[in-house]
Amino acid sequence: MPLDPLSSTFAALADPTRRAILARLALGETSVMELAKPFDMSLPAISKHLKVLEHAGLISRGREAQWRPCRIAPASFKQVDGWLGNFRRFWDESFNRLDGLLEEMKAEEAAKASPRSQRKVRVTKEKQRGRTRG
Amino acid sequence: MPLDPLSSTFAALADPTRRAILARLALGETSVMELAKPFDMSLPAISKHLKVLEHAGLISRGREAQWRPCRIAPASFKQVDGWLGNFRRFWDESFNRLDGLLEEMKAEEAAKASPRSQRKVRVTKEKQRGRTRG
DNA sequence: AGGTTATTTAACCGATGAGCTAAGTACATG
DNA sequence: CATGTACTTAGCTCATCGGTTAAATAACCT
Repeated sequence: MPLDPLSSTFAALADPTRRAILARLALGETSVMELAKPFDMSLPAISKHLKVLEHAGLISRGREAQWRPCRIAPASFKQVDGWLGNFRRFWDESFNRLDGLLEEMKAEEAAKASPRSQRKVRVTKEKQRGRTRG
Repeated sequence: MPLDPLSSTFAALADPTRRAILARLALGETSVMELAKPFDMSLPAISKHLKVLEHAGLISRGREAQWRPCRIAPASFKQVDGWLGNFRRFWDESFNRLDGLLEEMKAEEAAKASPRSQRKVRVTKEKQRGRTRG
């Protein structure tokens, strides 16, 4: 039973070896041998990790003679970022300011549209903002 | 043997039930019973999931009489976002533009400082995100 | 063809993870 | 104190995961 894409992506990211591999690939495409070097681990183990990363959509692999160069694949990263976005307001102060601004603008717009505006209290969370980030 | 924080956080996020719980908590603090309702699963199973989420730093729990209200805890989300930031340039176009701009500026700065300067690393470490929501 | 290099597959092992049921704990109230 | 409500812990099962070694595949190079 295959997991949903987001689950397999998160599962792939849950291993420090695999994250280290991704960090290396962020510097540029490279071979399996090269990727394996920093690790005190057999080659098949690395091969398995790469399979997991590929299946999670975090890397893609080409073919050049006997090498299988690996590189970062953006899609799954983007998907993770998108999911994380649902929670950004919980920690990102500048996001909160933007969110507040958008809400204000929306409220004004609504007020203009219908003078007898009944405000729906869909205000998400606490209103404490006034902090400034450094 | 405890995993590093990022690993346990990603591992916690790799389960769809747990992500659904987090999505529910994004709407506001609530009890275990309330959280369990949508799932066709025993209460102990939910309890375990919550333990995993708490240990991963994704939620925190209070005590009110016999209830243990759960709420989102920002820190681990932020850490995941931070890690993801190392790869943002691979998919975020506006980030790329900003990145390019910063590099240009840096290059100019360097050129001014020492005419024969060698440039080496990219500037991915900055907390810049050219995100536009909508 | 035969050998070297790069990488994967197969078969196995111990540990962890997600689910269950049954029993235990903590608090509230009749 | 007894009962009910809200949860957690204990103990089990079964599947998956991360690692191993040994063997297989694939492409290049005499």
